[in-house]
Amino acid sequence: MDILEGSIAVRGRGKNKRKWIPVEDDELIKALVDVSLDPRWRSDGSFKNGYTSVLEARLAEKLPDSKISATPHIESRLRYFKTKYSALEQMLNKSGFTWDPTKKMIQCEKQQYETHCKNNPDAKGLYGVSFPYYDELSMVYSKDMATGEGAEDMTDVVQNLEEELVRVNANDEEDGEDMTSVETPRRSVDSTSSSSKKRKKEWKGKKTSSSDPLLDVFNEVSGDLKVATMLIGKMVQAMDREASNQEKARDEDPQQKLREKAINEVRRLEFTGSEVIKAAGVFVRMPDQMGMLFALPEPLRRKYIVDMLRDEAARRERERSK
DNA sequence: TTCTATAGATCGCCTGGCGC
DNA sequence: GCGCCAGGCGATCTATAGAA
Repeated sequence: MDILEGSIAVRGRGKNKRKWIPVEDDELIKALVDVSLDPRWRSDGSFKNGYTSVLEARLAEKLPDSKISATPHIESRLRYFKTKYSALEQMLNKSGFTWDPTKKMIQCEKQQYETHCKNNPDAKGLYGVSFPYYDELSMVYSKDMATGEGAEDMTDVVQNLEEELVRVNANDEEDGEDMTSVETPRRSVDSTSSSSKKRKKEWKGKKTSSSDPLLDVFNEVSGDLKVATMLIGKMVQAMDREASNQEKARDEDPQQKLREKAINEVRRLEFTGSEVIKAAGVFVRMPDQMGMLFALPEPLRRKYIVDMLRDEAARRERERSK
């Protein structure tokens, strides 16, 4: 590489390249998740003007030597991530492709992958390579949870989770082990029910159930971090959406106000995007945690959240081992 | 050494929001 | 309604790394 990191060589197409290093990607994704959860910069599923400048400022703050600018660096990098994320999602939408949440990579037959790549060049380079930002990007770019029309409010989210679980149960029994004989219905690019089909596939073979459907939902969610991140992300998005839709009524809705306050507090304490989402999931499940958070003196709040997330992780682990 | 795939940057057009 | 601005996105170009 003859292009120094963050340095500018010569202007012109293909020139003036900079090499993104992992820590820069990490910070960019963290900032992107944060901004996507901030109703000031994102509402109704789309970003507002100037959000790339916010990302630039955030990166400048975290990595003062990087000299990454909104245009073209961040814009280009986000496009790259979005392309790869879309390609991944497209694959996961097909039968035979699954996501390994531990290795953070696609799992499928190589032959099948190569065939897919012939029609979808964007998917090249994703086989056997970990893509650590899929969870975060699914929160940011999943259209079904972002667009206004097909978007769900908090009640819908929970209700749909229950309904979806019932469908999964039924399909599990029907489908058996046959993952490739018949293609599952394709997810249309902008379908509002799209992610449910993908999740259906990922839920295969993981079922145990109790008599409480809602408890089942959260128990099952805990078994799969990717799905959990997506679904909790939906909740957070729904909360944000409600915040903007009911701006006038917000002052009269203490629960909603408390949720926003709690999430803002977690973000203020500089937790990562995925940690914020996990915390939001806990707040939805156990609203008392929010009250307790604010009851504590400020210096203790960070430790409280850390403990809360650790307990949540332990709870998930227990559920997994049941 | 040549070829090929990939990453990163740029260009140009479209669209939507916003102020006048 | 019009113009401006910024995001989205496809097309394209070039540098580079790795394979043949």
